Amino acid sequence: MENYGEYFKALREAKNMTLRDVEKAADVSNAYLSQLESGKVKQPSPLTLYKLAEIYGVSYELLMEKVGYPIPNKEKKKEEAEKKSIAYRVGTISNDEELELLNYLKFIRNRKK
Amino acid sequence: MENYGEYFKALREAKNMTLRDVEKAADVSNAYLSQLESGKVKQPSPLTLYKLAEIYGVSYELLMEKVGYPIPNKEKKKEEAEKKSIAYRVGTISNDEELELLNYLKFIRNRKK
DNA sequence: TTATTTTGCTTGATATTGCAAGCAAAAATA
DNA sequence: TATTTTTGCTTGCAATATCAAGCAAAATAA
Repeated sequence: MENYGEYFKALREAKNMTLRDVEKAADVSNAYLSQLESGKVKQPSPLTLYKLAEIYGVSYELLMEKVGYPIPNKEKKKEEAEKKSIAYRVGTISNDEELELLNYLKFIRNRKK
Repeated sequence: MENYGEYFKALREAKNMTLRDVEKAADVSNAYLSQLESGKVKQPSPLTLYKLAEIYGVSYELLMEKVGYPIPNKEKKKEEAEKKSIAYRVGTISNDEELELLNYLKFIRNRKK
């Protein structure tokens, strides 16, 4: 995102907080927050983003993405999503159910020969 | 991790790469890499960590953790790991197998009543 | 062995993070 | 209305990230 300063400002105003409110909550100076919101900051540290994410109720990863940091597993997330798809479609599975499924899978895998 | 410099050095040596090899591959100066490995760097940028992770074949998140950055979803990751556990234990599943498993699950879930 | 290249490292230099202190306009209080 | 407080902002300042240039030891080639 090019001008993410406005975005941070919007987040803060959505929470009806002043720069000094956030300063206290996040332990980040109002001076720096002001600079951040007016686009004078390039790459705020992950820790700063983490604290702001908590306060503003958005995900840490989202803020990482906004400021242009690489975010973990952007690729792998999809592979994992595929692998997980069975589990997700199936919902929560009890231990007993899992055991039966594994046995059944073994069965169908041996069935052919 | 306190002294993660040695860790980066070990990663590089494990790949039998010189500082200048990594410099070329990651587009990070050998000067900086040397400082990183001798503990003179506190918080290398996420982008730098990302590039090194790729080259050294470790996860971006691991390196983030090593240098002390907060890492995303430290909680959720475990829930996900649990949900994924079935899929992982089962290995890759073909579409046919999945269909059969889902049907079988429906069967065992209706069996009781 | 001598010359060349490679390698790790140090040393300024520049850019950026994040802060403390302070300032002026706006808001709240007296 | 006059005074106090709040709020957003600017401005140095110290610390850090990162680099280009260069240097000396080690490795390689001649």
